[in-house]
Amino acid sequence: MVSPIPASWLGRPSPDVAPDLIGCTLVRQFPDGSQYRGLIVETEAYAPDDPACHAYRRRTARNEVMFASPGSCYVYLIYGMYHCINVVTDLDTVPSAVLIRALELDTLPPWLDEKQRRQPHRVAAGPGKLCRALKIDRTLNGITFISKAPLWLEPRSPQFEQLITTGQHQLVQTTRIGLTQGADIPWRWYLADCPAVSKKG
DNA sequence: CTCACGATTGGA
DNA sequence: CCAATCGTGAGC
Repeated sequence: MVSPIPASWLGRPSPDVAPDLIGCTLVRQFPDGSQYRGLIVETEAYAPDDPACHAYRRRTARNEVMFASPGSCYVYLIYGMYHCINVVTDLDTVPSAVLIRALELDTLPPWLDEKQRRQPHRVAAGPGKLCRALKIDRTLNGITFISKAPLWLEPRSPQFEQLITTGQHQLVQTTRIGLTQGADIPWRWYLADCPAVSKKG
């Protein structure tokens, strides 16, 4: 029986939490009890004083959740058609979050079409795609990852931890994707040689 | 109140 | 390379 990751573990600066979340599992549970689990293989950190952070200028209705306690869920709409999901980190009132950019799903949800099934590793390869695959939208904005349903996080398995320790799994740190500001800050991490990572580099 | 644009994606 | 599509927020 695995316990969800606690708020205390998430209550650190996002650039510290983001690499640690690689190898952890995001679990999505629906009202009928069905669950889908995804290994987190790519993350990005956003923090105060970071020009790319939604809360960089001021506190607004949209970024409100970024100021909430660690373990809160921040979901926003991007380009009018995709959602992105973040884990709020750091101390209460410090606007800080980790964007989950890619997952390796253990089971493909039945609502995926045939085209998506042809490339199972790519189904959740990207922040918009993973939200679509797990039916994550703004109705989940502001919920917590700390209790269970509908969404929670589980720590790395001992096996994954071992693979990191022995270097059989490599964490790569690079610059973030798709930004016009703060593009030079190296706050993106991904699992090397993982087919579910959104992009190389 | 208006309007340019975005932490994206898939198709030409 | 480019369009889709709409909530957000900076600026008038």
